[in-house]
Amino acid sequence: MTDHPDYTPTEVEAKWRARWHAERTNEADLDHASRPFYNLMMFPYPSAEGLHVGNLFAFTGADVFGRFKRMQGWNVFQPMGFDAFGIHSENFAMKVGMHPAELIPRNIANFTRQLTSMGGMFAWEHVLSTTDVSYYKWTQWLFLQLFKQGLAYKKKGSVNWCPTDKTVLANEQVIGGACERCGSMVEQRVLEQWYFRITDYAGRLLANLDDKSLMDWSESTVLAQKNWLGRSEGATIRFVAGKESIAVYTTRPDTLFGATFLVLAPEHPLVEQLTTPAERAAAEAYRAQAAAKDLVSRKVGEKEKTGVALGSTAINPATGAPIPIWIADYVLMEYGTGAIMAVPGHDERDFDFATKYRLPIVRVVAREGESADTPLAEALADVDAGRLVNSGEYDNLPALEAKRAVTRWLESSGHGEGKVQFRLYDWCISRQRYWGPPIPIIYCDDCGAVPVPEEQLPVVLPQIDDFRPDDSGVSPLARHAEWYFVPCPTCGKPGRRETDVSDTFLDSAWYFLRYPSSEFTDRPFDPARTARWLPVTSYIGGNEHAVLHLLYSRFITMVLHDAGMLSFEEPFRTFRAHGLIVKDGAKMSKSKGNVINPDEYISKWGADTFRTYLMFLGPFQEGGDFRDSGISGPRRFLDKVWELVSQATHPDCRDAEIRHEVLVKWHQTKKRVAEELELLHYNTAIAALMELVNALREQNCTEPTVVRELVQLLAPFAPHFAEECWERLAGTGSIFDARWPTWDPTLIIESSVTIVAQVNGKTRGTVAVARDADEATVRAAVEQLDGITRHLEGMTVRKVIYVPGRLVNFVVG
RNA sequence: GCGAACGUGGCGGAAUUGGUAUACGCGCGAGACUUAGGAUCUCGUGGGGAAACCCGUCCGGGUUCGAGUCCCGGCGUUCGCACCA
Repeated sequence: MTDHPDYTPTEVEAKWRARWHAERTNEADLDHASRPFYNLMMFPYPSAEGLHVGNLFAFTGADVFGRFKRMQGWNVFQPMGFDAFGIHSENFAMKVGMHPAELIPRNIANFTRQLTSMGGMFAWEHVLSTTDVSYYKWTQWLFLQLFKQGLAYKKKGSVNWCPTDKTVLANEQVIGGACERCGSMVEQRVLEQWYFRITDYAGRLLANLDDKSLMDWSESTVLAQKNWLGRSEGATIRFVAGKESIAVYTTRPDTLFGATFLVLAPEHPLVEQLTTPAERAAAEAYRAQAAAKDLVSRKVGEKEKTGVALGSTAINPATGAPIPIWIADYVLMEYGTGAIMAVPGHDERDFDFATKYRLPIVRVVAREGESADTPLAEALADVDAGRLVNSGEYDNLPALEAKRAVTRWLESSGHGEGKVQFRLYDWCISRQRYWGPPIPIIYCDDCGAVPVPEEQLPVVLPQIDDFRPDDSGVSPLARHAEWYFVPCPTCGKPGRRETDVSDTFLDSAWYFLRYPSSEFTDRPFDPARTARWLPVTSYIGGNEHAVLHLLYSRFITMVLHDAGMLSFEEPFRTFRAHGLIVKDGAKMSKSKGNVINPDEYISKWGADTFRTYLMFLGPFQEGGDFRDSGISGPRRFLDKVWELVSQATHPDCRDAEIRHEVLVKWHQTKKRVAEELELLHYNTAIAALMELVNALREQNCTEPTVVRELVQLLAPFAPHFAEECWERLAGTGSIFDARWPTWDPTLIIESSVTIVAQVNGKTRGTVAVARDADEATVRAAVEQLDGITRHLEGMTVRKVIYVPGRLVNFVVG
């Protein structure tokens, strides 16, 4: 670290943090702002480890943007909060033998300290935690709104169950079929769970993604959402099997003539009726085996397919032929109808299955040069591949056309109909856990599932010392008799509370609505506040939430819009995904021991240096590589600026005239930094500032006007530092209330330009000419160059390419 | 397997519409000031060559006066999704 500039970050940063707090610099006037700008970043889960660099990188990037927008004259509202419910907290609490209700406030206090020390422009008076009763009361209210609209319903669903820990596991906690914590094999359990009908909104959720007037999002995020929604077009086809009718969904109705067997998911409701007595035992055994598998390995494609025949047959409506019915766990109950028509000739999975169990494989599509009889060595699955064969009247039609033709026939003959299918499934919000908002439902023997009346909210999560889940599969809340047994709100007879809590994703699906209205206790979000501040102007966050969090937030917003409570249906006007930080080329992880503790860096280098380094180490939207050795660069840079500021406050600092080169660089930098900040190109914005500083030092320029504006451009990155410099340079008020410097477009143009001289495209020299020199002048200057004359000697110039202001290229032969 | 992004010095990374490749920073080398320096300042820093020049943006082709950038074919890395019919 440097000795001679007396810049001591600790003092400067403490001073300005105190000043901001005292003068309420970071608060926005939520009721009167004329140019509201809602700058949102993804609120963190307050872990016991504290903020990691990844958080800090993301928050700094978003903070830089918010500060920049404020300096441009926007009224920026930049809130922060904590996503503190969930399995993660609960597991950690169990591990350290504490109660989450005790642990979380500690963690939040630590996070708050860290977020303050990084110098974020947070509107702390609107801080929220999803675990506060004043917050989750409204999460429960939200559930009731969905319930009222018929968008919340109960059905049986499978969960991963660890028999040792006696708890439900998320899919990510199951590693290779075993519990990530104790290693015992995970089982599947079927429980009644609450679901939200997000699938009703699939079409809108998809369509809006392409509507630029509603949402301007990172391309990668839009794509991830589209893939998740997974729209496909095909047909539902009904196969008759004795008294039963089996519906299947297919994207390839054109291959109907090639359907040589049907496959149902093992848990399909018709399995029982379709099993012949001879096959009963085998079918039962197979179902039991499939049911015992954990959800993860059931779904992760195992190469070897298995299944059993049920003994009965169905009629292929196109050929009239009877085809056997099988069950196999490669068919999933959750997708489509839970049953497929198997076309082994044109589907890879069906091909594998048919090969293994010696089922007939029929070719119904032929490519150029193939005939109806050409044997298939593998499935030919490409729709665009060719024309139909072995398909009666559809022979010779291109497959794509046949798809429409067969669908029309299905509809006219009553065997099926065209169908748009989404991959998206309904959102299961039940968690058989303790640490979450209780789902506000009361069960009554007479009235069924009764919603808790809104005026009785909140359903407070009771303090239970032993919050560990037990073997019963019901939440520990059921053991708290006083809480559990309540009268039915409808009839008054004894009832029981729902003991599941809701998914953490529900907490975070509406937090952005709460922030501006966080002080209202009688409403989740105030209409006037909401009208002024929403939808969110800018949202910056990680792509790990590209799908679930962002999709759920959009869904909830749409539901509230449809209920007439919000005027908009898309919550985030712009969304930008930031990149990931790695350390010395490798992902950071506890096991590798390369996790960075930001506190150490902040106390050693100062928050401003650390922020500047984080923003400089790579493109914000791509992330970058954290290296200890790199931090000294930004620190030296701040020291140099500090020195310039010291010089610019001396009585004789004024330059009689600012040199032209400096003038141009100065105005170019103002323009460039503003443009780069707008695009979140922070690393290049900082590089531009470094260039300006280098130029000022080379030219011995200490002109206060220039230095003051330099400090302004730097302010979003190094806020405490900039405030201090601003004060020393006699700026009034906070630097963040001073307007962003403007540039003079006539001054960003240099008076002379460098022309590249080429022969056959190879650079042979350069020459500086006046910017407005005409072609003849430029050519004459270029022809004087040694490198050019040497290469033109004895050659015939066939052509001269002249690009004004750039180059002259002689094409010779 | 499918989808997407990317591949540039010793390292992190820059390069408007195709127009001086390597900005900015780290590191490294030499020098200055110093009792000292892991501080600071100055100069240098892609490879080869005395020079003229030649070679250089993962590899191989192509388009063009000119390609890091565009097209085709490989190889590699990373990130999503993953038996979705």
